[in-house]
Order: sequence, then structure tokens, then C-alpha cells
Amino acid sequence: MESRELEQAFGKYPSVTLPSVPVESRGSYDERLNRILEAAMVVIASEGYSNASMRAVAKAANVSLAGLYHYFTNKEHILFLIQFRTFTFLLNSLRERLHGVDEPVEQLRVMVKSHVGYFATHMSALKVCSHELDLLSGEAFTEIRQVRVEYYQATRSIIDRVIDKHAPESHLDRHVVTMSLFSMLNWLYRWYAPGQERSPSGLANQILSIFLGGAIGAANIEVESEGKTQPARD
Amino acid sequence: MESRELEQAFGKYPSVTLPSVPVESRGSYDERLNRILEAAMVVIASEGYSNASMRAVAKAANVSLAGLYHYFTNKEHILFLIQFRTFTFLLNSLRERLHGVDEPVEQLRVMVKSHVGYFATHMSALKVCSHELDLLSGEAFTEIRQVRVEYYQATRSIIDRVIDKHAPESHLDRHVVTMSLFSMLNWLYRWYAPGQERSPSGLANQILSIFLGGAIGAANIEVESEGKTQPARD
DNA sequence: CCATTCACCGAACGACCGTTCGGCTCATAC
DNA sequence: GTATGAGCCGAACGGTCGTTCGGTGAATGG
Repeated sequence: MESRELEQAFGKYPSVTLPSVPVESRGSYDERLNRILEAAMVVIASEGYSNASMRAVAKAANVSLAGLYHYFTNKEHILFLIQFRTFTFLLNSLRERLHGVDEPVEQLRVMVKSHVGYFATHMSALKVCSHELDLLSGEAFTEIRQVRVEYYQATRSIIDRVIDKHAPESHLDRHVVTMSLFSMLNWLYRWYAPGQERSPSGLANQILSIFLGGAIGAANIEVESEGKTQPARD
Repeated sequence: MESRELEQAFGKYPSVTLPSVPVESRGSYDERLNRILEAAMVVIASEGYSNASMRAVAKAANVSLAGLYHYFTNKEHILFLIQFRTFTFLLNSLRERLHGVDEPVEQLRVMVKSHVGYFATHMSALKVCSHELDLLSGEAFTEIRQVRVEYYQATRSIIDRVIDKHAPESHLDRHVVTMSLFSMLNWLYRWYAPGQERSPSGLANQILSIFLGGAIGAANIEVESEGKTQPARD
């Protein structure tokens, strides 16, 4: 058995390789805020939001505990900023890259490559977005939810076009199909650590292949399947 | 847009419908422990392990705070028991159901149906197992990891047989393929709530279809793909 | 030169946390 | 009848948490 990949998949999380950029006190307000956010992402990604104390974030960001409250109204605010910025970037980035791409399968490739690529370079951010999805509430939650829904819908419409074009008779529930793709992408933080033998770009292609053609591609397997409205069989 | 499924996928978690079984003080030690564990699973699933206080667990289980320590040495012990029992049950259940099933695809169907079926009836348990995977450490972590690895390997060997039989020339990285299946299963707790229009059994079939045949099934799409050892393209 | 604002900090507050301790009740054993 | 132990609890302990308050020193504007 390949023990290293099992180590990665079932050991503790792949390490996030903190770039050890000490937060310098120079720079504009926005630059300083970004640096603090970067440090906060690493702490929250590795400890979890609830276990990540403001004191730990302050230490990682080279700021005093009280100094944090110059940039954030409270702890939730940090999580909100991380999630809002990440999801917004993901959405805008997807829309930009989609410009001029018309073929549905090609659009899907763009989506997967974009997402995996961003994941590979911002693992902490995407881990926080995947793992701490439900900790916000009220307005903050609603606002982020809006961006997530738009990201879903953009992806869903691509998937719709792919299926309409290449498998119009498909009996698959397209919401389930879409969530399956997001599952593969959102679960990455649990097992994937970029390495030279498994590059982000190669991984994106593999995910695309699996999602489009499944594990056995064009082979002709009869998968007896109930339509989504039929009752359960057992 | 189908707003209810978006509500489920992007709203707060599907509610876990606490069966409101008050922990009765009668029964054997094991029965009482099981009831407390059941209550703890619901609390931990809805609040998260770190936010689930021993006081909240005690209240949900109708036991005093100090009384909890008659059954558990500490808080981690509760999490350990939940995870160990769930993963062990999942593994044993899979092995039992596999008896007498020889066809690889049929074995895979058994695996997916078994997992989804258990998920549908024990959402809290599987949510705790999916979401709080990395909170244990030391011996407890190692012990649970062992069970998880066995569950992975059982699934991996099924997938190997499926690919060897139906797509022997496949270029896919089989670890990635296996983790993709687990991604779909482990991410379920984020969006799936069993309902009559999307039964557990129907969902299992859909996941199986997507995993085996992909979104477009046998349609002939060229998915340009780098082998897993080739360098990244961009 | 002085007033104001910004950026930041040390120290503290009250709330809540996991855990422990001493003691209570009640069924069983002798 | 009394000793024993299991099962359970109220109360408290020390610690950590998020947050706030009152301040300092440097930069800025008039």
C-alpha cells in the first residue's frame, strides 16, 4: 500500500507550510489588515475557529490582543472577512476566466482548474471556508450565503449545459450532480497536499475526468438506477 | 431556481430532528451509556465539538455535569467513543454485506448503499465523524485512524477491481478516484436532508451513477488529461 | 505650538470552560 | 443490621476566553 498518501489522507491535516512572513508594521492600513488576516487564516485553519483564540491570532500577527480590535469589531468579524473575501474572489475569478469560453466542457474545465488552482495557493483560506461554513449567523451569514449561491449557480448552469449537450437523456438529478462536484472540491483540504507527483493542474484534470466520465469512463456498465422521484427500493 | 434545495445546501445545516428521547435512568449501564452518547452526538453535531460544553451534553442527556464523568474520563473520551463506534460499525457492516457478492460493480453498489443508508439513519454520528475528524490526538487518534484506513482499503480494493475489469487502460490515479468517492459521501452532511423526493436509496444510486459513469455517462468526450506524473501545464 | 486623531497597548472584567471533590442515596452482600 | 459499592449530584476550583477601558506616543492639521 502506498503509505504516504494514506498518511496524508488519514493522518493529521496536510501541513499548511506557514510562509513565516512576520507581520511588519509598515504599510498602509489595508496592507496591515491583509497581513493580519493572512496570519489569522493560518491559525484558524490549523486550530479551528473555536479553538483559535484572539490571543493566538494576535501573537501570530505580531499585534497585541487589544490591537486586534482596531481592525475587527469582534472575532466573528475576522471569520466574516476571510470567508467573504475568499468566496468573492473565487466567484469573480471564475467569471473573468469564463470570458470568451463557450464550449460547455471547456467552461467546466475552467471552473475546476480555477478552483483547484486557488485552493493550491491558498489552502488556509479555502480550508477555513470549507470547514467553518456554518459558524456565522445573522447578516454576516446571509451576505456570504449570497456569494456562495452565486458561485453555485454559475457552476450549476455550466453543468446544465454540459449535460444538455452531451447527455440530454440523462436521468441524473442535477442538483446532486452539482453537489457531487463541490464535494470533491470542498473535501480536498482533508487529504490533498500539492506535490510534484500530484500537481494541482494534474489533480484538476483527474477530478474533471472523474466528474465527466466517471471512474470507468465510456465503458458500458448498466447502473440500475431509480429516478429521483421513485420510491426507495430497500 | 429550486429554492428549497438551495436553502438546504447553502442555509444552515439540515436540522437533525432530535428524536426527543429523554434519557431514562432505567436500563443497564450500557443502555444508559448509549443514550448519553446519543444525546452527545446530537449536541456535538449541531454545536461543533469545541462549542459543545459538557454542561450542554449533560443537560441534553438528563444527567448532572458531574454525573457525566461516571461514563467518560473526559470530554475527548466522548468524541473517541462516538467516532470509534461509528467507524467500526461502518466497517463491519460493509464486510457483512459484502459476503457472497463477487461482481466488482455490485460490491461498489453495496458499499455506497451501506454508507448512504447508515448516514440517513445516523446523521449526527456521521456528521461528527466527518466534521471533527482531526480533533483527537495520541493513542485515540491512532486507534481510530486504523479503522478508517481499513475502511479506505476495503473501498479502494473494490474500486481497483472495478477499474481493472471495466477500464483496465484507465489513466486515473486510483487514490484520487477513491478520495473522490469518499468526498461525495463525507460531504453529504453539508447539504443532504432525506426527503421523499430524494430518498437515501435514490441518492445512493445517483452517487453510484456519477461515480461510475460521470456526469455524461458513456458519451464520448475527450478529456485531455495529463498523466499523474506529467508536469503541470499552467 | 497646540489640538486632534490614529495606531496601538497593558491590564483587567466577567463569563464560561473542563474537571474534581466530598457527600448523598439506595440496592445488594454478609 | 450493617458494610459496601455503584450511581449520581451540588458546589467549587483554576484556567482561558472574548471584550473593554484608560492610556501612551507619534503623526497630522491648523
